[in-house]
Amino acid sequence: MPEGHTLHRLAGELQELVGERVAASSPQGRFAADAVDGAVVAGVEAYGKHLLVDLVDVPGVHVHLGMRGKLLRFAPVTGAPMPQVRLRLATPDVAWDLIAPSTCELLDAAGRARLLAGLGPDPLRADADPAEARRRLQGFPGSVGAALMDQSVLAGVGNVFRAEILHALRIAPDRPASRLTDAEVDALWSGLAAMMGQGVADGRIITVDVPPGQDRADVPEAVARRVYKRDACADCGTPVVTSTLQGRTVYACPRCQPA
DNA sequence: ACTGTATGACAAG
DNA sequence: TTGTCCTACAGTT
Repeated sequence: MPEGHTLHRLAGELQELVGERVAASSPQGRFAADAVDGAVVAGVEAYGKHLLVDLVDVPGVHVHLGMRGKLLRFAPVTGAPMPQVRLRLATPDVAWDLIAPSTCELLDAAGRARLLAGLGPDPLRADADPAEARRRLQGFPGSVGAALMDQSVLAGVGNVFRAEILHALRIAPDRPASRLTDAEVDALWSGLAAMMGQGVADGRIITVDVPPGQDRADVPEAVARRVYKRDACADCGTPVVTSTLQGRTVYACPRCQPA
């Protein structure tokens, strides 16, 4: 489920490679792993949906999972990677296999700067500027639903978080972003920071209330969200309305989020 | 064993 | 707006 929370969680897990010399290989052959094979990992960071593995003395690796990408961890290392693995980064103790990413490329300092320049503030990053987020949201020339999906407005929000945060704040997706009140914009930022942060902690997106004592890991996927991919709104039971915006399905409750 | 669909983003037309 | 990447899984046959 690669929205921003997935990448930030992975970045946290990949800290185990920092300071380690890693063997790099590309069984699938579509990444020039020789260029980074044997390098020492200097740091791993997530910016929005992008993952940056910085290496000592050589360009870093830029990964974007796209819609289908996955990073799988094997510890101990049980054997050779599957043939479709784009990139394996491995130490003697652990292997990380990248499957089906939309991007896996070398990225030097200039490329990194160019990438980050195209991203809006990331609610999951401590160094993000909420005031900049407000400016970019209210300056967006379209609906708030479109704004939230634009990574140059906010980085890391995807289709699930869009649906759930707008529902949580009772904002209809087709409201013009320029007409959001200051209070709504601030609530979007802080609400996303909280919701996405919970996503990092859970390793998936759960927006329904979970009774104390119940393990969040036990919440079935089909009822983990309030409107996303639901037939009926989890809050009021009203049938969820779907529409299509720029090729993506938008979910909203017409009662909780009136136009 | 198939078919349809998906959390993303880009290029082409 | 559509096609593409070309995996994984849920649902259907």
